[in-house]
Amino acid sequence: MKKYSRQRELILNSLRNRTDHPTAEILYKDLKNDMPGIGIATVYRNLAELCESGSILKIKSNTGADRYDGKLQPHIHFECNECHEIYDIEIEEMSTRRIENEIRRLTEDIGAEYANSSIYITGLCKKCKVLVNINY
Amino acid sequence: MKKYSRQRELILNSLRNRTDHPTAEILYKDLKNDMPGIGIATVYRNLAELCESGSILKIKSNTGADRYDGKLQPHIHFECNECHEIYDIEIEEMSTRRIENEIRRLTEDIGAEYANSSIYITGLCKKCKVLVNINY
DNA sequence: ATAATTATGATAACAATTATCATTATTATA
DNA sequence: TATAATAATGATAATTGTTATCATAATTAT
Repeated sequence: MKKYSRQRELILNSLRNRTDHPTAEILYKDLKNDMPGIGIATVYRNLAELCESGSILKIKSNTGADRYDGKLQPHIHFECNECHEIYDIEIEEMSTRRIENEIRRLTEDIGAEYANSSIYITGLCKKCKVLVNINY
Repeated sequence: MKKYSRQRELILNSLRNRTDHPTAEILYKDLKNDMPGIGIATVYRNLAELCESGSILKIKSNTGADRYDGKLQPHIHFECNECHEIYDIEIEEMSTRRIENEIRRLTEDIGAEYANSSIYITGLCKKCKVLVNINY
């Protein structure tokens, strides 16, 4: 049976209160401010659990460690190929529904049961676009 | 200057001739049949290069090692949460264009330059759906 | 044919994550 | 409320996937 833990609650709240997409390591270092004794294994363990229960999202970045996202409203992730920052792209209710429906339909077409989907975009972010133009 | 290599050619052709999404390790073991002396580092190196040049795709699975895909026609990946197999979902020319346009538009909305995008779906595949129903 | 350069293969090094296990915190029960 | 049962923690070892190093081999240029 699953038991409450102060650590898990802290991890979830912390992730909900930030708008970036920290790695386990980054989150861990920040959490130490509130709970100095917390261990990195506990962070990984709870992040995995929170993902399973659907309370948070895991983002598989193209570079380095996995990132985590406490925002559940449907949105799209954009990773900059230059600075590797991940940005949120908001989508309007209408687009969301339209895309989701399309994706659900396609999933059912292969006889599978839909659980989740994500759209991942890569390219050059606004900032890096400018920098690249200066350097060349 | 980039030089030809038998190994790179083999890796690319091999990936083009299969319809699954092997990890570097799986591919490496299979390649040993054709070229027993090939090294795992060579496989990783060339997979990275082929990705950069846009000749193949890298798939960041939710579990385990990255997977590679030699198919360049636009399609969607579906990962089963049970057996973790990755299936291709074909999309019609029309849907492709519609979704791509939407995604490009959203990317430009945040001032970024679009390079690539992928749609990743998770759920229960046809086979595992049946098995789960038997067991419970 | 020889020189210059890039790619290879073996393996060491590394980064991210998971497993282990004794201790602690939480929940159930007497 | 005390005690038992069980799940979670934190330290750290172990593992996994991948990249770096470097001497040697293959490819291309002269």
